[in-house]
Amino acid sequence: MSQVRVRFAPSPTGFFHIGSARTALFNWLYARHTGGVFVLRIEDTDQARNSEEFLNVIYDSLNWLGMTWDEGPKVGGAYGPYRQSERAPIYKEYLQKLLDAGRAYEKDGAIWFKLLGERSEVFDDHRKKTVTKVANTPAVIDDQIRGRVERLEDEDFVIFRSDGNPVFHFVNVVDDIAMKITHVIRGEDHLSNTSKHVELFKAFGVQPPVFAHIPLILKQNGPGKMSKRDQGALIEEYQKKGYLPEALVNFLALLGWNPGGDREKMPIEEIIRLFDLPAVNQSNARFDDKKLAHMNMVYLLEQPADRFVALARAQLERAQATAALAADPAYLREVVLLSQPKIKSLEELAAYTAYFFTEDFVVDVKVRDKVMAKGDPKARLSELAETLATADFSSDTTIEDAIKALATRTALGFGDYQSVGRLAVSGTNVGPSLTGMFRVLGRERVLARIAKFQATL
RNA sequence: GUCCCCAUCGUCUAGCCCGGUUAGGACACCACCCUUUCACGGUGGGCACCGGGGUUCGAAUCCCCGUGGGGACGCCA
Repeated sequence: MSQVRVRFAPSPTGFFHIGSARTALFNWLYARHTGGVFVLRIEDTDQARNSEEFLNVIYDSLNWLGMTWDEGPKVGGAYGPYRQSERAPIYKEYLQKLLDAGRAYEKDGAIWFKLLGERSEVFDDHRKKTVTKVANTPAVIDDQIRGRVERLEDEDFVIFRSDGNPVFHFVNVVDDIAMKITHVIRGEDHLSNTSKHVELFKAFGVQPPVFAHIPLILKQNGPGKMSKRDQGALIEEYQKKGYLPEALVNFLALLGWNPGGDREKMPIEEIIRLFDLPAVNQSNARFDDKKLAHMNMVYLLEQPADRFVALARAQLERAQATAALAADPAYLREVVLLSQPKIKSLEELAAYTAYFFTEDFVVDVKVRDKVMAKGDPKARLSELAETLATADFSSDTTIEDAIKALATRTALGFGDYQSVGRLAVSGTNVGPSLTGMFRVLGRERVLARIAKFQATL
């Protein structure tokens, strides 16, 4: 059997939608799974402004997600050009074939595709106009996910607008023929269009490719499919929030597909190995940002130190955490690694670590009131300061041992020192391990902060 | 309105093709445990086969009809 050739054909709108990302992903996975070719084709028949910039959104998003294309813009290939705006001669040539075969005609300045069969005028109630129906036979769509689908195409349709530009249905089919596409994997919203495409393939005397119409992603609240305006619909949102692309890819792969059994978190090689078209679900999937966030956290937790630090730094730059970025890199690294096991997303990192980089941190009054209302925190703080003044700060455990020894002496618990100590040093009641925090901040800063806090009591 | 697709916990889903399960997992939720705060983690819990008819000894699984959800009906892609 000949090599699988699939294509992802976005139009440069300036946004990269999560649904597009998943369509791209399924195509890419199928290509990688079968050892086939993944083609990127730009459907820019509309003369969009800032075209270059919009194209970069597509390239950047695909690259970020790790989906490299084998043929397409930038990398070339034997069936180029890969931008439809540069393929006009090819469309003219194919149009001529239709004209020669008597399968296209001009009307109202546009060129229409001509269906075969008996014609009759019918008034369409819904569209409030008279249309010409053609007694055609139903088109058969061979779909890897839906099975055999029949749909009757019974009206001629425009293939070239009166402004001379070809329309989507036409260019789509022509390019799939010209680029020798074997499998068309796209959203289910195209299933109804497919009868038009099948008619065109037939008119060109070409066997249609195998179709695979994947389920749509529905918005998490309210009716309908996800659209650009919905929360979480754009890939750039995840980039801005510091999501890991591999987590997003893993999540997206599971939206409408799964390998059977209980497997969820999988390395991409595993997903490629297991992915197949017939295993794709037929029903639409509702987007769930909580599950995505969880997947992202799981990936974040297992990142090696160097990568985590790099990701953290990039996120701090996006968050414009200037104090953190101005700090000594070695110090920043320690702070960030201290936080890694604790945070659920990179997005919260800047706020989570802010007090490490300024003496001017905010003291949470609610926490303060709560902590100061219990026992004798002032005394505990004095004892803690005294102990820390001479404690061995070389490691978390030596600090821990010192505080534990103090607690033993006063017949109290570690917790009695922790809550007030944390409050004095960080202004809050949440954060990384107390001893780790002390160690990274260093004795001088810790003692100074405690003294400063004591002065406010 | 016409046509097309779909239907298991709140959500993503396994199981369905090849009828017999205490209908499994994950996220979310609740409780408890762990614990040095907060998280992570662990244990447990509540939560589903859309409805009605068939077929069958037996239906989540096969068939039909409803209902519900989604999509397409452009000189957009």
